[in-house]
Order: sequence, then structure tokens, then C-alpha cells
Amino acid sequence: MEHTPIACSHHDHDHCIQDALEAARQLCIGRGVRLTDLRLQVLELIWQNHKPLGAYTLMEMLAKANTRRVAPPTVYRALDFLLEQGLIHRINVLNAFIGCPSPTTKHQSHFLICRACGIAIELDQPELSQQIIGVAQDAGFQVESQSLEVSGLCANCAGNPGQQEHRHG
Amino acid sequence: MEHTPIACSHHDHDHCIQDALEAARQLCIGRGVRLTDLRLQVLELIWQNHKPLGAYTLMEMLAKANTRRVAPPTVYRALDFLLEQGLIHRINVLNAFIGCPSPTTKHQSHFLICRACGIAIELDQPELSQQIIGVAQDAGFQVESQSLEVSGLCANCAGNPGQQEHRHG
DNA sequence: AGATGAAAGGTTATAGAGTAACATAGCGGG
DNA sequence: CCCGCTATGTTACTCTATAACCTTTCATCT
Repeated sequence: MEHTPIACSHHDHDHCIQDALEAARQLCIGRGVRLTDLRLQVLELIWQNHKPLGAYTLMEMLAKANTRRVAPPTVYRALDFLLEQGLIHRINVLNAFIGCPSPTTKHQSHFLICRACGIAIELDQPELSQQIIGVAQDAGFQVESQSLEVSGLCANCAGNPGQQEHRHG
Repeated sequence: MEHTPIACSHHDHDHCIQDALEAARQLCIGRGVRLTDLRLQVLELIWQNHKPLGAYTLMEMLAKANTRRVAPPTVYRALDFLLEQGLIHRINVLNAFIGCPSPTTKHQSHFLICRACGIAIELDQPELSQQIIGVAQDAGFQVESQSLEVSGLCANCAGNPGQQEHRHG
């Protein structure tokens, strides 16, 4: 399975996180926007693994980490910022959020979502984006954003029905 | 614009509705499932136009039509049935539901959604479905369902920015 | 026709997701 | 140092969806 995405294989996820956070820092500096403690903390929590996190799960994690109550607007504002900067994506079928591994390159939101282990794998397929734009244009439709969410079983879970948990390095 | 979908052009929508309801009746008879009064009524309300309807909007319409209170589980159960039978689709980005014009043919949920007039146009592009399945397979992913939701401007709204309401015949 | 069991619908309460509105704190440039 | 802007805190609320339990409807068998 030579095309298996990184998210699907056992990898050094600490490194994965650190890379993402460092990239986010650089990106925000470059754009002159503020990656505050809260925003960084939310981004880090989202990057804990490759499974999309709900806003309320995130809220609880924040509350536990900061040993005080955290209200919904706090987390939603951080999420809005991260979405605007392209640092995370929203998974509509799950009402949840996941880190974007390539925030600097403009791209559409295309995901494979495993119903067994919950992992969400971001696709990087410009040709697919282009084909979708083409189909839309045939209907006279002017595309502004795309959301493709494919549900099913990831390579791990389809192959090993017994052991359906994604592990990190 | 020869490929303009029916939903995007001025058409005889009463006929559109009647066709859909009759198709639904036949489909349910064929499958031995019950298209009850409530379910039929919900389906008819959803087919009122080509804009996705939220469950709570639907609830109010039901309450008004039946001159009594209708609680959420009532409408959600009807929606679940219609979804299972493929008579409607769920538009995740809108938390809303829309009628399926071809419930008998197995197909994926691919939509163009206009942010100006709210219309949702269902695509029928088996090649696109196949390409998505192919991309997923390259990643060892086994596809069970697809949700493609493309947002932007429909032909009407992109062409006539002044008059952004979809009309029916 | 009457019994019966499953499916459908009614009712109440609550969980989960997201936002409005307003108050406070922190930072950045004059 | 002060002013103004941005970020965060707080309260309350709306919208979306489901759990649990009860009643009704309806097809089928006798």
C-alpha cells in the first residue's frame, strides 16, 4: 500500500505535532496575526491525534488543562481564528475539527473518514478539485468552496477488523 | 448553458412535486415499507422548493398544517425513514434536508449549494463518484458513502446579481 | 370479528452545537 | 501614560438532535 497517507501509518506523532505547531507559528508571523496562548493550546489539542475533535470535547480538555471553567465562546473564537487561517478544517458530518497538515498551500477540504477508528485523512488531490470545478461549471455554477467527506473504513481497520484503534509513534 | 440542471431553470414545480411523490409511493410499495401520512406530508413539504429545509422549519410547517404542536422526535423519525429509503438527502453544511429526484438509482450525495438563493442542485456524475472511490482506494480506504457539498453561486445568481431568488413555474 | 405483536407516532425531558451581547483584560503605537 | 483595538471572560440563549417511555395504529393469525 505505497500510497498510504502518513496519518494512517504508525509514525512519530510528537514530531508531527511539533512540525504543525512550528509551521503555524511561522505562518502567523508571516501574516501579522497573533497566535495567542489560547489559540496555540487549542491547535495543539486538536493535533493530539488524527481524529476530529468536537468543540465541547475541546472545551472539557481546556477546562481540565487550565483547571477552570471554559465557556463555549472561548473555544469557538479560537476555532474561528484557526479556520480563517487555514490551520484547521471543519468536518461537517461529525461537527468536529481537525488539524491541516499543509496550511500554507491553498486547497479544498477533502477527507476520508473511518467509521471504525474515527481517523480523518486529508486528501491532496488538485486534479479532483479541478474536476469538481469543471462539473460545476458545466452547470453554470461558480465554485467558492468544496467539502468532500468520504466515509468508510481506513486501511488499518479494513485490514485488521479486530484491532481498530489508530496508534501513534 | 445547455447543462443547466432542472432545479436551476424555471420549471413546472407542481409537476416536479407530484412526480416525486408518486415515485416515492411506488418505491415504498415495491420495498414493502410504509409511506405513512406523516412521512408523505414531510416529503411533500421538503419538495415545496429546491432549497434544503431544516428540521425545525419543517416542524413549524407541520404544526401549522395540522393545527397542533409537533415535537422534534416526530419530524426526525420521518426524516430518518426518508433518508433510509433514499427519498431525501441531508445537506451537512446547512443541517438541512432536500428531496432526491432519483431515489431508485443508487448514487452518492453530491450537491452544488448557492449561498445567494439557497438552492441545492444534486449532481448526477457517476464518473466523479468513481474517481473519488479510486483516490480512496489508492490510500487503502474502503468507501461506504460520499458527501460532496460545493458552495458558491448558481447560474441564476452569478448571472443576475440583482435578482437572486429562485422562481418556480 | 377479536387477539396480538410489531411498527409508528406522541410526550417529556435533556444532550449537544453554536451564537449574541456585553464586560474585562492585555497589547501596541502615539 | 493613555488611548484604542484585539482578545478573552461571562451570561444567557437559540438551534439541532436524541433518549426514554407511553399510546395508537395496523397487519396478520386465528
